[in-house]
Amino acid sequence: MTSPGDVLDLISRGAAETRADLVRHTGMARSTIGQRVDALIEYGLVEETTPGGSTGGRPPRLLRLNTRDNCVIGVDLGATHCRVALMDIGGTLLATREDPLRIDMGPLPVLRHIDTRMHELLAETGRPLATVKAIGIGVPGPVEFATGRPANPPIMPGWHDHPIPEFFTDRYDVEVLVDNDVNVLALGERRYAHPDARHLLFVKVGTGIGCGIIADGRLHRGAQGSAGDIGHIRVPDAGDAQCRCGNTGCLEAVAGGAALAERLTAAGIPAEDGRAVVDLVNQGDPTALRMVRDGGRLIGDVLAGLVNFFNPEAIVVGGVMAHVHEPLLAGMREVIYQRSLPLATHRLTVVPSRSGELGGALGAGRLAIDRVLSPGHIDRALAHRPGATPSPRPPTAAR
Amino acid sequence: MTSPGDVLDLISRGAAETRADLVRHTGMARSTIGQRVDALIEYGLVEETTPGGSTGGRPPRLLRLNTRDNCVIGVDLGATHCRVALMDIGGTLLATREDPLRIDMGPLPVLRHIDTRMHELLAETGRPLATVKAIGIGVPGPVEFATGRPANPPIMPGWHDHPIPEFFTDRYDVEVLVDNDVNVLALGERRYAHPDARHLLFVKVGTGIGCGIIADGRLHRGAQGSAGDIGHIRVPDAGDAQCRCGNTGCLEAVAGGAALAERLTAAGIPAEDGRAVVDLVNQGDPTALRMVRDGGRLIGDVLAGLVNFFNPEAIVVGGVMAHVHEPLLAGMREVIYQRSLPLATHRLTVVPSRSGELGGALGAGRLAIDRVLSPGHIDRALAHRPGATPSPRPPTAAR
DNA sequence: GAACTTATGTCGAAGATCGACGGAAGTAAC
DNA sequence: GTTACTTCCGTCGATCTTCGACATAAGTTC
Repeated sequence: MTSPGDVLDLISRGAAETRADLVRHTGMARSTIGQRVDALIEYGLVEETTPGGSTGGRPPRLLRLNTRDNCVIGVDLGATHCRVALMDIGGTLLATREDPLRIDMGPLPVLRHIDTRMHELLAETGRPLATVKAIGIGVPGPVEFATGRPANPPIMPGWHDHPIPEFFTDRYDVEVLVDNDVNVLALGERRYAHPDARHLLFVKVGTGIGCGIIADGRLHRGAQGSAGDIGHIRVPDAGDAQCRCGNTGCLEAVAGGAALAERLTAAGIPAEDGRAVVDLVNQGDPTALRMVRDGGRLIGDVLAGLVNFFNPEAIVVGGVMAHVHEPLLAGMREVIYQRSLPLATHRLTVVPSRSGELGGALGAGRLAIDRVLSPGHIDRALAHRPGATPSPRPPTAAR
Repeated sequence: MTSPGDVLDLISRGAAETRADLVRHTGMARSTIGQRVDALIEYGLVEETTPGGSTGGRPPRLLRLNTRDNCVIGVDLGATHCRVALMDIGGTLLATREDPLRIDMGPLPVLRHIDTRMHELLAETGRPLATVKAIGIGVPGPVEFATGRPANPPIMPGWHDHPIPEFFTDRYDVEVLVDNDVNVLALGERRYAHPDARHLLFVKVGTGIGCGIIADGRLHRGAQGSAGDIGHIRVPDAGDAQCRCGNTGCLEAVAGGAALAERLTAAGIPAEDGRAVVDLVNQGDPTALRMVRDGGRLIGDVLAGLVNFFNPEAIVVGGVMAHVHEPLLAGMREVIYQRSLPLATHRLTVVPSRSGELGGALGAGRLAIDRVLSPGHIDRALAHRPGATPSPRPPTAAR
């Protein structure tokens, strides 16, 4: 009923620190728990620390994830930057490095860059390569998650159908997970800031606008993996603004960072991109401020509909434009709470992302950690480990 | 690794008809499969039929669900009608009955009516009461699914927080599941018409407009159980039509059956409600036809956004207005395929519901069947059945 | 330091699962 | 019609898993 993986899950979530805790949570026999814990320790994912404080009896032997011998790499690939983070499987950031890097150089130079950085970070922190159990990568475009291949990504020329995982699995004994950057952000935000949220939307407002969807605690990728593409939803008050997608009135065309910069420039205040708009707001420019707030209202209009449809308990806003989250979220909240149904907004929270610049890399690392710690993964690893069942069936094979 | 419930699942889905099939599908030992099947037969959910045709060797003993001794009740409650259906656990409709019934009479008269009809249907088909294993009920309002209590339903006065399941569980040994009518329709449609669809939207266009969401094969109910309420999403071209919810520009206020009837009446063609509009279209009235098509476009506008967001593989349209699905779906498709992203519409199908008038009751019955056949349910039932573990622990209890 | 509390390891018994064996029940060929 | 072959299924002992009871460890409280 309860597998070794579930035991690990309780330990990793901090729900159980001792064998006795595990017994209480799982209802399994002490002996069974002891055996499972031994297996996990032998396998190297769990370790014992110093005895804990007594509560009137023998002090328990505290258990925790073996963060010394198990780490992951999280990679955040953007159009023009690459951040690589080394994390242990407890989710602690050990070292990170960001470089400008044009993703349109194509797969091989970019992947080699990641490989180099990974080795540097390992060397810095004195961790052997073999401690890297998985690599998570967030990319700015649609990906077929199961195979880790980008699917006609508009801003990643040369990457279509490139088998990203193979680059690493051919060289090292690791698992590699590739996903859309917004999905990765949603995953990270949920883990680090909203661990109890079962239904969450992560809205990234950068040059474009995208959305990561967590439904019932798991990422919703949709039938073709294109779910969350809210940037091209038509907005009621958008007028006929032309969008790069060919349609008019898209959310992205009126409320994305690039659109705001254009409009600001047209209004006589030169702004190159979303970041420039952010800077202007921070400098107190009233026109930029109003524009960001209006953009928030437009995004809020779309989100109000999605709140009715999806009924999330939290909306988290990230991306470059969230650096000025006061006006942005004010505009969004204003429309959402007015337009959505009371039942749906009753316990809804609309908050800025807490993960900052590191969000993408941390989320990608979390994707990798989740894989390493997933019950199914552990059960398989433990079942196939040498010595488990010393192959008592040569007779079958012989005949 | 594979539980008795999984064995039942394979049988109920038609994926395995013989013990040998089960061995091939599960990879388990013949002896284990035999033991599990015996347990399921003894428990009464599975039975053996006549030997099947030989394929060159001993003919297999065919297995199937024991539909004779296991049935469920599906109930479709509307504002002014009540349909009760008796189905076996294979999903076959055995008998059904519809009556006009005002749901605003309050819980007790309505539930007593259902109880009476249930007994009549059982008598008609000669099935004992004890063969009813579960009851599924779809109601026209929001429900807290876990407890089966309506949550401030607007058109069900007196039902708020009423514990519907208790009415039946106090009298009989059954499980009772209560859900929103649109959710129930979505569930039924998926099972009967789109068994392979993992992500599906069921759009009900009646007096109002609602949507049942199937995400990754399971119903998405959202944080407060209000997911799918798309009737009050703002539509770009809706103008300032006043909606009963207090806002303006809601989809329901411009494209629902009631709204179409009003507008048709205002145009000089009297129509009392959505059904009257349908009748007019069927009589060839060009104004009504145009209005339905325009309504389809408006709904399509909202759905185009949801397709981008959710990326379903199928949209199924039901409800009264779907009786004239040619113009309705034409309008919807026109906008969806124009506005949504190519990747998301590539394999998207937009089709009318196939379940007709019986859809609600069949879906509610399916909800009940799914519970009866759910792996977890079976595993528990088999573990607790008398004789499984003949209580080998009097010593513990004695001390 | 005796009594009590809490935590953990050990061990035999019961249960679950497996592979091997053999019998059952057809078809195909002579 | 009898022999060979194929497929299906039940039985049985061996093995692995899980459990509960017992024993032990290591603290606190008085």
